[in-house]
Amino acid sequence: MAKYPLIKTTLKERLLGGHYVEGLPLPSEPQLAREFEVSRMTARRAIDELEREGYVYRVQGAGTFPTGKRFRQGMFRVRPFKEWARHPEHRTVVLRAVEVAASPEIAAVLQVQSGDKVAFVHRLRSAGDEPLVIEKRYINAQLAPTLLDHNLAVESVHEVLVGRLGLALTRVEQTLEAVNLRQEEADLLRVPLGTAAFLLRRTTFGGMQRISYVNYWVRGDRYAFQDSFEP
Amino acid sequence: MAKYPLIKTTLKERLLGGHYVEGLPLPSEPQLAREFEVSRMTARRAIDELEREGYVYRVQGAGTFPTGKRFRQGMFRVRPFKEWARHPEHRTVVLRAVEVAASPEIAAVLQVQSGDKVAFVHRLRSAGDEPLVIEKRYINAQLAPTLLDHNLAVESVHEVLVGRLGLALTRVEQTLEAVNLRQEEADLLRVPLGTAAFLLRRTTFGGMQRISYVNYWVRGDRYAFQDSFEP
DNA sequence: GAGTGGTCTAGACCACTCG
DNA sequence: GAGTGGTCTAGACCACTCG
Repeated sequence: MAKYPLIKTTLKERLLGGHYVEGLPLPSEPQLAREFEVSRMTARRAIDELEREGYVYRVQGAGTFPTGKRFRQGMFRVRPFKEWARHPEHRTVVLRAVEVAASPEIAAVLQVQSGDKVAFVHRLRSAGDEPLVIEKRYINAQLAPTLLDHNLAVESVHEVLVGRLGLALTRVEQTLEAVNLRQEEADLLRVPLGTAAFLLRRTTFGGMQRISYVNYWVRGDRYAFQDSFEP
Repeated sequence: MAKYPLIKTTLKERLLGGHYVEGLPLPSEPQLAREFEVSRMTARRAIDELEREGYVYRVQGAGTFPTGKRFRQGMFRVRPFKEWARHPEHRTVVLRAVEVAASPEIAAVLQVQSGDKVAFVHRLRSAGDEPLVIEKRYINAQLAPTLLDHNLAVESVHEVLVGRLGLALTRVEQTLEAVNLRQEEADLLRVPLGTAAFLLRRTTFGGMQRISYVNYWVRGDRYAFQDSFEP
């Protein structure tokens, strides 16, 4: 078992618990190395990840500081598509739902062997006559062997995984990008080639296992994410 | 001058130039270390960043592989601009900072009278030589009369409003859109017309008063918003 | 079994911050 | 000048892949 994840978890707990004061530095890297009885490089590795996740920032010569709360966590809550599906005017069309062999990229994301069975679901969501969202999803088939027996035009994948297959989803990681639509996506969404869209990539975890990886292309001209918070 | 950025740049050029074949591994870490005459840890550091930026993925025991184009992504984290400003490679250029009369649209957003004085700040943020973010900000000049006396290439507007002018910021409302850049913005960011970008619109409140309204255009090819949560 | 990436050590020198 | 983070070295052992 590696040492740096424990250091990272411990520091994260302290940061979230307010053990470190905003504006004041954390213990220095040599101090943390001594406390956790590791080399400085190993302590640094843990801090590297905390910095990348936005919990701390570093200033050479000055120290490592807690990041202000308002910026710490996801700025944008994305609404679950479960709500989407309930709206009477919203429709989902399943373009494809098959088992495929994992490409090396998908294997890396889901942490399975290249060539392992993966369930692939390709769907298009519309409001009224207007197509709005393309979904391409890959699910570890070993963890969800009967997923494709369900009617995915009506049921949400999340509902099937949790409600029917009894999987526990423990964590979600996602990134949001702004991209120009390529021909294939533009055609499906019936907009011009190159139209700006959101690309939301989401990985869903069950414990240490990666259950599902999904890409959503969301029309930029029809969708905006809203947020409000107290600083 | 550090060594790993050169290794990273060189490998990135090779990857984008197609020197490495999809499906086949790159040279191993010890090989790359020998080629660049560095230790293995330094070669790893360069590869770490390429992996994080989505150019390669690694499989323990097998090797490091070029990522298929579909999954390549720019992974710049969004940071508070205070931290941004402290980074030695990050620069802010003030393109314009003047008092103007509020247009009807700005007057509506800030809830002042059309024609009232509004401070307008137009800035460009860059990392190294690369322009990344355009900012156009409007501040209620009655609430922040001396804002423009400060050096806004160095100080953050937030710091001036709160730290110098003693304003209390009580709420933030924001929306995030995906847009195609128009000529003016594309020129500033040095990308082609129509490139996809995030448009972040933010209104900052002090009690019932609206203090500041800002639009950020953020290059979609270099930025991603990250989030992780427990469902 | 040879080779690969994953982790870790115990040092070292540097640029930078801060009182 | 003391302390900090940034970078780098030359090793080491491990788990894993693959022919």
